[in-house]
Amino acid sequence: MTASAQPTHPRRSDATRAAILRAARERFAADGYERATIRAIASDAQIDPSMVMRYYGSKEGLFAAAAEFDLRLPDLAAVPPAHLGEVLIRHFLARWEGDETLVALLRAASTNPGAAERMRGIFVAQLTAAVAAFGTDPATTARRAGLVASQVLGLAFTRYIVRLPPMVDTPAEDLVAWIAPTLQRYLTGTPEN
Amino acid sequence: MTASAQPTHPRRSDATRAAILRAARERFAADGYERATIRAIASDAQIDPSMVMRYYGSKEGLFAAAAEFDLRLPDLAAVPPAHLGEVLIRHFLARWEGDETLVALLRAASTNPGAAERMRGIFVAQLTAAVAAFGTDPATTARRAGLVASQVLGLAFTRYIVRLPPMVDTPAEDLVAWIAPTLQRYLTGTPEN
DNA sequence: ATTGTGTGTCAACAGTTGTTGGCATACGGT
DNA sequence: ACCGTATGCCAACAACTGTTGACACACAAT
Repeated sequence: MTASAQPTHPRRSDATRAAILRAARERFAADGYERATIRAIASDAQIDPSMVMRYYGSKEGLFAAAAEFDLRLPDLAAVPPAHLGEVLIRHFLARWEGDETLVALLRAASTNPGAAERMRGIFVAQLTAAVAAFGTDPATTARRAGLVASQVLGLAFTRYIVRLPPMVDTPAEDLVAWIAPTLQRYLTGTPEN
Repeated sequence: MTASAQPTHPRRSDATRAAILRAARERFAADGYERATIRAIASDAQIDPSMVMRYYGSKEGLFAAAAEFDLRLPDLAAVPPAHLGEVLIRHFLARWEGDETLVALLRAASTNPGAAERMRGIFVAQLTAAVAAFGTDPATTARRAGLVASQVLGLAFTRYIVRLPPMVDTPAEDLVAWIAPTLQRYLTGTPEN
């Protein structure tokens, strides 16, 4: 959907489009889907609400554009098998500290069915593919990916959404040390060990 | 806040109050705070919207009453130390399969600051107290409780809110087997082992 | 200079929301 | 039988929502 086929002549309104998108991400991240109003977003971007409609069609369209998101998972086949957990948790923390897109998606996924659908797509497709890439038993791949998602999203939920004090205060490095072994076991271990 | 001091004479409207509360929990759980309208809740309870206001004051008041929630954590001091993780995850799964209160609270906590505050209270106070009860190093108690919350809430989020297929399809017994060791390590282990 | 298209503002719409006050009725105590 | 109060419904308000159409201006091409 994003224009990339033809090198479309740069439009004069590109700056406006970008401002809208930036404001939308901020508002969706801070307030969630329903509380983030088009009027507030337009006000942040210092333009008229009707511009949002012209460039993105509807509020859903705007959200779809603002929540475009790629986990950018590294190729796990190239990672030493013993460090899979650490590489993964480090990647996730780095990926969304400073990028509020995932927070926006996370908040919206709780109440907006479309956002939940998108979140499923991202984590099922991208994470499952990454887990499959380093070659576990295909029968358990989906379940391993799901377990990783549960811990990783639980971290994001408690640290960025609910803001549980212990999870906010703990330095990222300590979180890596605690959570890496969990992911490692979900990826390469068995329930028993 | 719940009437328990005086054995208040049973009011004729108790059935209505209960119906409102039941409908509210369902709607908040299914739709989240902002999409659950008072009109819809009243319609489910087969009464007039104005009754909701009379008995619960406001939408926030209704939510506060509907999201009253106790984790009912068992006394961890009475649990064999080696089974702490298993007991905990089993308790959580049993506690909220079939009780939609926590799902309502979870959904609402994403967008409603008051709900997030309440969720913090529940998990910080109740979980931290339970973890402290079996006597770990007080300096690490809060962090251990936070880590447990991150995994447990991540499970709830992926299984009941986003409904990630692998997490929905996995039987509860398998989830216990996979997640119990994680909680066990968060409670009694160190980052390294 | 004139045309056409892209960019922007303004005002208004129709629907929904939480919330309120008035009014009818049924109940419980006397 | 009477009266006060609790219970319930109805209609309406004011605010806010996403969305739309008409209109003004600026730019690029001819």
